Amino acid sequence: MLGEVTTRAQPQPADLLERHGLRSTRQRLAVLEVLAAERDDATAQEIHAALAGRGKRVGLATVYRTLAALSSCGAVDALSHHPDEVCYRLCSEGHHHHLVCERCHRVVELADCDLDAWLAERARRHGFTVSSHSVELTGTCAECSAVA
Amino acid sequence: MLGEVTTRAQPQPADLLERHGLRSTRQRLAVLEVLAAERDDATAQEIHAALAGRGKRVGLATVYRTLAALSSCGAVDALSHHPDEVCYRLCSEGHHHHLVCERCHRVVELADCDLDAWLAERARRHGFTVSSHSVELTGTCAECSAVA
DNA sequence: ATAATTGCAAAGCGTTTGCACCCTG
DNA sequence: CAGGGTGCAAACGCTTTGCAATTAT
Repeated sequence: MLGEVTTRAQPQPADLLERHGLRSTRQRLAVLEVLAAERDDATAQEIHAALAGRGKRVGLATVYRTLAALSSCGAVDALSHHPDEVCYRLCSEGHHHHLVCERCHRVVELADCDLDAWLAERARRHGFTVSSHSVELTGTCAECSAVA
Repeated sequence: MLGEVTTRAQPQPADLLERHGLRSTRQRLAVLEVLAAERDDATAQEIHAALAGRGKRVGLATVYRTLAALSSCGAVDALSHHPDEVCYRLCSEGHHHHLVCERCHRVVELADCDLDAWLAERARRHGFTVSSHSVELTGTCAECSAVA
């Protein structure tokens, strides 16, 4: 858990839930707790395992339902770095992209995306009106490059 | 999605297979034929259905195996516009990105990506060495915008 | 109180695999 | 004619759902 000092100023779990009209339950708080402690991203299964590891007994179905609820209201980001796995992550507020290390799977946020103009222009040439975009960078992080 | 009979200037199926060291079989040629006729992208299941529609009897497993083989050798692109579905598409050669219409699912290729320098620079600030990137634009195409 | 939330286990889904048979090179 | 390719059906792994019990507000 060392490296980037990207302190993610996250709101208190309880607030996060209430703000989105979700009841504050032991299970949901536990899931948010795990997400907050996770440096990178995690799948529902991984979160479920992490909960078990912390002695928190939460049904797998509940983890799925919680993540679905949280991501549908934008409280957490659902990433799809891998072809057939959805990963979840508690991200910073604004629009941003991710840098993913292909070796250790570390995820780093790239703040401030200034690509909008560029993208809009290219899309316009094809008659498209862009509503959203995603950029994903895959590579090797400093640590992994060092180990080489 | 399937059904369009718009042919794109693609290399001959047989050549494409041979060039990648894959045996030319009735099934593989049929899959490539469907991909070539497809304006947008298609899932393995859709391709299987399209084959059935054309009277070509090809096992679903074979479709999956064929698409896996073709995409692993770069003959076709595997796109993941949707969270839990992999779509395949016969794309042009070079590095490029896609514009996807969120209404009709039309896919348009954006040729010539000149983002490398920009991306590499941003990644470098985080100690990353970028090996690849993907950009995906979602929006509304001209036709769908018109229908409003 | 009472509607939302949870747990469990069963059901779903798309995808993969084992294996005998078939066909290309 | 040898080894890759195919079909079928069973196996899989992840995710979702039905339903009764539980819990937040």
